[in-house]
Amino acid sequence: MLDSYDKAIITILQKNARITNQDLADQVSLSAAPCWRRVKRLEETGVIQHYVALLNPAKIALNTLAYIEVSLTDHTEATMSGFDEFIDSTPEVLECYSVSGQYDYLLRVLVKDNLTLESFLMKKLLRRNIVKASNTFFALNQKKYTTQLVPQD
Amino acid sequence: MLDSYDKAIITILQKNARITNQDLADQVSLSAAPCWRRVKRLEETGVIQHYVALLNPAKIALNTLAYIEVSLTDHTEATMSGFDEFIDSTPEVLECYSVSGQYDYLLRVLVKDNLTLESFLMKKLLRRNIVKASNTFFALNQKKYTTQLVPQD
DNA sequence: AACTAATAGGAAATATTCTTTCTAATTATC
DNA sequence: GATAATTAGAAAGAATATTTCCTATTAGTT
Repeated sequence: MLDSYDKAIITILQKNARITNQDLADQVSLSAAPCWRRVKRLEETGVIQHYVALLNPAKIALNTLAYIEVSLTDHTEATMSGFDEFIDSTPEVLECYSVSGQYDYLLRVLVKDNLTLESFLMKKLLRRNIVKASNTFFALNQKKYTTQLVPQD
Repeated sequence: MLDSYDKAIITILQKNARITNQDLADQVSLSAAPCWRRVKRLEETGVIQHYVALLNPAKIALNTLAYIEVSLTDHTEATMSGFDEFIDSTPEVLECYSVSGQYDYLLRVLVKDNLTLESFLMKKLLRRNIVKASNTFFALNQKKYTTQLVPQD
């Protein structure tokens, strides 16, 4: 499905989404036109979902990253959709997964500071009586963070 | 530090890093030149770290996402740097945090399938006798994933 | 293997966008 | 309220994206 040109292209675009088409073409040893067509095709087929700017959280006063495991009080429609609505509408929750194991969900939460995390937990999450149990771990240090995916096959 | 123009600019660039400068300028109600200068300043001051293409993992045969909690056998220099080297050199590990709580680290790992995760664990991680204990939870469903940060203050 | 069809690459022209420069306006400071 | 510093805007020039047309390569069929 993806040949070696495509793989080279997505490897580079995952590092620099704003590279010029000519530079990209040079790096993958194609001329500009076919390189451009391949990028368009990768976009159209959904391999490339979108292009984003990644910010430095500390520079916008977001210094506390935490993972929060959560179990719901029950699994009725009302509880589930209330939780969904909470997740969707809360910008502090960057990621949410339903997970195997003891808890129902794992949340990745980024807030200003530890105090803000406490009030996030108490006011926004636990006060809804949607959550039966939760467990928070703070990310003390980010050792690695990348969005770079390496294609398989 | 960031005024409302800057906030508007980063909000938009976090959604679409490849918007044209003129379109961006229109959306934030500036003319092209000052908008462009603000973007450059946001890049130079490190608020914008870089621009990346985000891929659809399923489209490149990456279907199993797991979080793995890990504790090291000890905290000697050799063990720590061996672990660092493993994290850095392993593309399946997208994120790694040192965390509070029962374990030392939390890893976000993306691989082809469950079988591949098992062999990742057994061959790459546990065989190094660097890890004392680990606990894996599979992400059964991704309910939310965003890189969009909302500036505080 | 030769023919054909389909797919993909390349050169070059055109359209669009970026980037700089210069000037005017706004904001902050004393 | 005057002055300095900062920021916005218009417009020209430079760079880049995108299309078009043509050629080459690949894949499938007989």
